Amino acid sequence: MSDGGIRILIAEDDEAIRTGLADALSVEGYEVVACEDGSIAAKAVEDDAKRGRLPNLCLLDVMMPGISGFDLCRNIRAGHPEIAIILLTAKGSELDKVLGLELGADDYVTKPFALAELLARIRAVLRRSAGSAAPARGAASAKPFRFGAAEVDPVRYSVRTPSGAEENLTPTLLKLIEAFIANPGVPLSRDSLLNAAWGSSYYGTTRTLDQHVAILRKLVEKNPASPVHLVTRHGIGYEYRM
Amino acid sequence: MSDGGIRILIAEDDEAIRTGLADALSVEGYEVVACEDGSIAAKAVEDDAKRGRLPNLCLLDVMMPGISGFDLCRNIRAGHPEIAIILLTAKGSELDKVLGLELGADDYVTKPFALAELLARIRAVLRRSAGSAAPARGAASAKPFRFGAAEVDPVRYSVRTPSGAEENLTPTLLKLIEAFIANPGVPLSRDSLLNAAWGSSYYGTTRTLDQHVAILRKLVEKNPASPVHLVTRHGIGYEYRM
DNA sequence: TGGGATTTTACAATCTTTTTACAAATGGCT
DNA sequence: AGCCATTTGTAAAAAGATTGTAAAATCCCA
Repeated sequence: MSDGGIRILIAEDDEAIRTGLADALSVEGYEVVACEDGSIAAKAVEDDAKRGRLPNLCLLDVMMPGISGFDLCRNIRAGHPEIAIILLTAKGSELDKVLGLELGADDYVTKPFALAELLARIRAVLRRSAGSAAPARGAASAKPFRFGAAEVDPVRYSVRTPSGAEENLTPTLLKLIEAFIANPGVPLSRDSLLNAAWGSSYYGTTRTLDQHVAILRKLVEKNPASPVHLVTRHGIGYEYRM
Repeated sequence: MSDGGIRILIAEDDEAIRTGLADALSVEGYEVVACEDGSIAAKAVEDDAKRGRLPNLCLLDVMMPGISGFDLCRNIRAGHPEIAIILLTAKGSELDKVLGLELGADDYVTKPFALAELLARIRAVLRRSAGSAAPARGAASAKPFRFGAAEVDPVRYSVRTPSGAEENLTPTLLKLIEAFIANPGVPLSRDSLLNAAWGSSYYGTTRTLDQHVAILRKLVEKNPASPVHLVTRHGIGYEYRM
């Protein structure tokens, strides 16, 4: 289960380039893991895998002492085909290999590169997984479901309220709904709800959640003033009851 | 069709690319025939024809000594219209020719390309040609259709606006319209709209899309300032409503 | 080189999310 | 029961992020 953020792993032995990239990508809002050689990167990927927080994309320098970017690319592809890969390569024979062998990298950039170009390619590679003209919310199987006294359509980001009105859902509200629907009949702590809907690196206050629950109640309760489905468990958290 | 397997013919003179492609496609489970120039490829197709095992799809490099991919494409289309064709081309004038001439290729990919993208396009092309014998070619649904408060004529690349004026559509706008019309009532993410209208290897920013939506609104909304048909879903994307 | 199409830029406008502030409710305690 | 500290409800303000769009810059073909 990933956070909201996009995670990028860098494997690059040249420190100047590595830290430069890391800084630039952080500024762009990506979560960055920078590794100074291939084996460290390989290890980082495996560690991340165990914690279920795989990088979304890896930037691999082709020329590195020890495990090369080529090998790393193959390894990562073999074990985690869902991770996107961009190779950083010098012009010349190195580039030929990239083009010829096509190791399964999604793209490559030849050094020296302009930062703007790399950023553009990163965006493009990350975008490809979105598929063409598919609903914003993947999973065509995401069928509408009942939530409290309302009907939620996750593909359309909409809810039919008990009064029959059709209202739009914001992304945050939908995530919150999904957190509740996954655990009916169980009181959920504010922390775990924040974690589920906002991600583990959320630093806001807990009142944010209360506010959103209030909004949700207005949408899915017949009588929001005395909630039946989104119940307060004083001192514990909130509980969803079908 | 023939056996169970899908048969792909490659015509590409660069050995590195040819064998790389052949390997990659084999791994994907396709049956591959790799040819190093146009005349060998032409011969291979004819031999296959005699044995009743035509390729389902041909990947043709445009720049080849001897018979070019252009000629090959025309020949194959003439003799075996059921074979799908994807052209491999460099950017620039080569690409212009592909777009301009009525070669009848099902798709094209500009070199250098990412393997992932080519595979995606292969799947898409095969899906289309397998789907129905209906000619999914160029002018698929050539009939004018209603879009928002306007009437779009895809053949003439024109739109009759709500005010009754006849305006020209650019290719980009038309593709965007088609992406919307395929998913009414569902919010589409900026990413998937970019993929649909600009292609998956587009490196521009997402604001380009916003700009085009604004242009579209001026064409198809009665009151572009408060759109009814091309609706913004804040934080999600855009949604087309009939 | 000219003219349209496309893309980027920059700033304003809009919408969502978060925080704040205070009222109300709860539950432990005597 | 009554008191009090704590927790929760919620309107409204503030902060933050996203989107609208005109205008400038760039691209691209004829």
